[in-house]
Amino acid sequence: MKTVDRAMQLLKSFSKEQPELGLTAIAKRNHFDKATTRRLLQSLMKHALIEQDPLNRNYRLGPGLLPLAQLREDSRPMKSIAKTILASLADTTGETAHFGLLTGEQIANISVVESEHANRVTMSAGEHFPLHATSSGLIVLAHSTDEFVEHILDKPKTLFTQNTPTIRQELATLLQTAHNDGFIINKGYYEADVCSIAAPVFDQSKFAVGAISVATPSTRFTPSVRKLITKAVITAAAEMTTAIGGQSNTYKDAS
Amino acid sequence: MKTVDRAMQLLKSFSKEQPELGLTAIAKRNHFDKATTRRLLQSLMKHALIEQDPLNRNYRLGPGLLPLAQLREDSRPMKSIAKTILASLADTTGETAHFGLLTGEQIANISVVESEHANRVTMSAGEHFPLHATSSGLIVLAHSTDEFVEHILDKPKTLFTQNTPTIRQELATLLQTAHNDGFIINKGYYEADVCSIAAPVFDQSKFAVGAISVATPSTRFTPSVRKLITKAVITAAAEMTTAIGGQSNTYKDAS
DNA sequence: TCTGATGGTTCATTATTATCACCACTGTTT
DNA sequence: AAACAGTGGTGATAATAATGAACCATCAGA
Repeated sequence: MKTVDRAMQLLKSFSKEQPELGLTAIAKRNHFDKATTRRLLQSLMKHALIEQDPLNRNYRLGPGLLPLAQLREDSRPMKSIAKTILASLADTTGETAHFGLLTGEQIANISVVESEHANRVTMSAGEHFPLHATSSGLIVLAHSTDEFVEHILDKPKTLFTQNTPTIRQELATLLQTAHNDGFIINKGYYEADVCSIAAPVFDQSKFAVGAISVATPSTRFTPSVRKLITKAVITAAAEMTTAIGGQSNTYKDAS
Repeated sequence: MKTVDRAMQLLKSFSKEQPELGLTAIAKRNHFDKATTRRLLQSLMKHALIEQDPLNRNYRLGPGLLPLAQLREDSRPMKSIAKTILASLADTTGETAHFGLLTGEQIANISVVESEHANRVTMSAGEHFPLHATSSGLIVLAHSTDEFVEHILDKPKTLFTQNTPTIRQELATLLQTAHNDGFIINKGYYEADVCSIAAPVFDQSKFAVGAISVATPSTRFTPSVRKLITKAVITAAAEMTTAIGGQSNTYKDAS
């Protein structure tokens, strides 16, 4: 259903930094024709998933998303559950903790609880992150279907910092060890001075749907801290998994 | 964009009562072919707007909606604003107050603050209501484009109670007076023993995007209460309009 | 084992969607 | 003010994508 894919892609064109965009901007971003883009937007507008500013004619996400998200959260709470788990995780580690979800080919940040430190890693719910350069993304990949992993590995990778793993072989071994360990450590892959540790969260399928992770400024990332965080993150992720009725993948059975 | 419309329609197949449905159930509900339905669902699943339960294979709204809704609420808060306005409205009227939004051809309940009374009207965020049988729906219609009103009036109307207005002429006059008054009173149109009063909320366009309304058990709906609620609802709706940066339609200019 | 449900799949037919060239408008530069 | 380079928006035809009837596979109950 190519048309639906395109429509979904449009919905993901917006970000915290660019909550509204012009027609041609959206078309360019997604490599769609202007006319096509407009028709898609019109359709989405009819259902209030997109809204057009009557003044500057820019497009933005629409209010129709609210009732849908509400319905989802009512039947299968996730955000609210994550919040409590993250709160205790942030408390025991003293660092920023967040829960991200696999959405298409990105990790969508569902909720965050920030560290108490003045110097802390900040991020906000709703943000999207790349799979190959974040601990959350990598640990999810490490527990995904082979086809999906192949598909992602085949794409060209953005080099965010000097450390970002972009070579196929390099990523493959990272994923292999991450799969076996049940967690992964990101040492400045996405932002040079940020380290993070993530562990996978599962639903009823045996593949990861998201990850819980803790991020720290690299200056505070000492071995003892690393050990503490690793343990806490793994526990929190397991809690989250059971809380949403998921089944954790035992790491013994090499799938 | 017929295909997109169909996909959106699928998203609206779910409700609080039926948060998950089987393939054939969804197909039947929307009068789609089973194969078509499945393809649409697959596409939506790829983007996590729909999720399939791996056990019983039922479909439900997916977690991908959460980050989208979050992004929307971050850039243009609505739910949070509504909450505070509704709280004071519920307080001054002593009855259940809610904010509903025009979504396609229904009113989606964005947020509610319930009355303190033991005997009160209850509803929950995420619910959807018909346009022709609720005060919110009618007042929105009364401030919509003529084409949209025609389109809605042309459809067959469900008779929810003895009082539900279903005849075209009857509805037309209701809308006319509602448009002039800037509010409308629902006397058991949707549920026999519930009355409600609604006033329109506008965004930058001159057409209503939603409504604020207060609902009471009909036993408490005395003339004095009616007067109090009417005034409070109109004020609250105007507040909401300005809070979301909207421009209220002055009722003088008969459009 | 038969029946009637379900979910899921296939492929020829058909209808929808993409594209390009165009218009109207706005603000800027020459 | 004239030409220009941006916008957002539109419509007709060419090219593509979606449809749906018939098809399995599986399960539950009779």
